[in-house]
Amino acid sequence: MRYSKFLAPTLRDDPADAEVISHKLLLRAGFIRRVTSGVYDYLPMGLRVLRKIENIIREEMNRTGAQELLLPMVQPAELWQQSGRWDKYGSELLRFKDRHAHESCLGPTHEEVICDLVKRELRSYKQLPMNLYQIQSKFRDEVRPRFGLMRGREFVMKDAYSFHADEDSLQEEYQTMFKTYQRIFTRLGLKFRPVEADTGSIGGSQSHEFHVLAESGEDLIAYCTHCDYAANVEKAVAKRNITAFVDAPLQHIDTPNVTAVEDVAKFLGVAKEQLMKTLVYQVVGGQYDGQVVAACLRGDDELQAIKLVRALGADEVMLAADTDLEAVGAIKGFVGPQNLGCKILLDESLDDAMGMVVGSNMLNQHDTGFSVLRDLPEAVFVDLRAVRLNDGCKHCDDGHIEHARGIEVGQVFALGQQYTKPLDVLFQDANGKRAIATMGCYGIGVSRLIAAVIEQCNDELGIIWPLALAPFQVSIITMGKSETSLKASETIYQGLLDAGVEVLWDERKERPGVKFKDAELMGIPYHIVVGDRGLDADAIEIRQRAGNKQEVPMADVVKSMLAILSQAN
RNA sequence: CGGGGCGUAGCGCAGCCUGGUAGCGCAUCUGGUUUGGGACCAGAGGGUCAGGUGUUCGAAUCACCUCGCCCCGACCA
Repeated sequence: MRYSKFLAPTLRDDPADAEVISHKLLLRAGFIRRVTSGVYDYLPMGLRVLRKIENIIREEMNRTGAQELLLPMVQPAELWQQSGRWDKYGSELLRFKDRHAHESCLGPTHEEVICDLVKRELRSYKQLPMNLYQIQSKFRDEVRPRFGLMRGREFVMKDAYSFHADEDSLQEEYQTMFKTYQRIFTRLGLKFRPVEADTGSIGGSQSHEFHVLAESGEDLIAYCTHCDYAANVEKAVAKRNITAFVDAPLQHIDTPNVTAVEDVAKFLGVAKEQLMKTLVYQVVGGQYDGQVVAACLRGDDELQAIKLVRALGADEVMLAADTDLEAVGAIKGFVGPQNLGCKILLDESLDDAMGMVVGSNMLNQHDTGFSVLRDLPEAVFVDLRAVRLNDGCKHCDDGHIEHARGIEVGQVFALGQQYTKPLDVLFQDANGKRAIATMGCYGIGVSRLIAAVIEQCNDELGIIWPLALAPFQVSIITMGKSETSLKASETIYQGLLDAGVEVLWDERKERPGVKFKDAELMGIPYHIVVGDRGLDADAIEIRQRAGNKQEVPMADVVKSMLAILSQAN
């Protein structure tokens, strides 16, 4: 490609509305342009990178035997009603009516559509297992799109769906996909980490997310310093160090206007962990919809709200209003687990707690000497607490918990029969009986990967593409405008093109500095500098974007470049 | 959804407080000089000042409304 005709409009200044480095560089280097909130044009440069990523994913998916297909973006409401997600998915699902007033939506994901297809074509267990995937645009009407390609509303995703005759087969494919994802992200040159994940609105029984480690990541990951354990904080578990408290008789204590955990601890002269705080929530969705529930934690722990939501099978929980508190016999600031007129869940760390301080549900009073086993025999224990830095690892004895920021670029789910059941994906098993298929799904955020790679691969000059992803492998920078250097450049350009190299020839009538800056900004891995000076000395310079340079005779440029490229691959 | 900020040429910004015919840098076009790290000189093109309503002799500027964009938060008695 000759640069003078190529649509790659670079910007000298950072656009004012870009915050993270990948967003700034994608705009400045002329890879993308914003059309509207969370929606972007991919310019030729951006598309080239997108295609490279797609192809790596495609190669790795194909080698596992998965089959590529393409599903529609416009989907009928009926399918979503059948799975129950028409109501559940909320406003991220962009809904509209066609000219016949038929309700439709833009696909944010494709479980419904793929199940609809498979149920019509699947007859026998002999067809299973089967893994179908596509690489396609999705639309999710995000509350807050941000950071360019990192969280867009329209984005490119690889989504795969596997169907199985039984759970064992699903587990096998889950493992295959897990390993395939590791291969893909490794090939993309990323520092990443697979982590245990919440199954979220997709549902299912088991899930891992793949995170690219980066400061700008929107997710927080907890990981063990010693073993392989890593999990999204939404799901992470850990051992907490608990001082054993001495049992004591239950006793009312006046605590006038002392409400906050910190203040109560200080007032009574005890550690915060000796307090048991009771948080009251209003439940939305699920079997406790509209009810009030209480969650108890140690005073120094924080609730991980997602865990409470999962424990209740709810859609979300909201802090209860004062009137809700009164309705269950609680008083703001003095809430405790005793005589509460609602369901109570206790964090696991409280399973044998004694000698605790709790609210008494009476104004200006707390109780000391509370024993969970003695005073709350009906207690139900679940994991509710957010893990903290330096908590002990639950999976090994030597490690402790650290935090890292991550960009979620992939997720694998063992869905089970969550969708196949309501959508009637049936087949005839080996015994001739009708059975419900078991399902897994596996996503990769293809366009988000562009941003994730840049977050990890950049310097003060711009992007540094790994060779496998670069929009062009080589940029020929022609200095000056003498006939000799133009001719020499063209010879090299043709030579490389003939050898199948992706090469951008910067033959613009610009000064050298401009060309260097642009090539560096765009992150092209190798630059061949052709100028009169080098030609006179018969020493053409080959530079690496973020590395060494060498000089080779004009006659050897193409040969040397090819050697460098094949060695780098 | 709540809070904060911002909409003036393709990009980055000034002008607004104190109303009086819209400016700077970069980019673009023409001519010339220059050519191994974002050149220089001369000239030119490009704006319903986000949109609407109002106040006023007169509005980018003041008031109200709408739209768009960015950031932060959406949970701890």
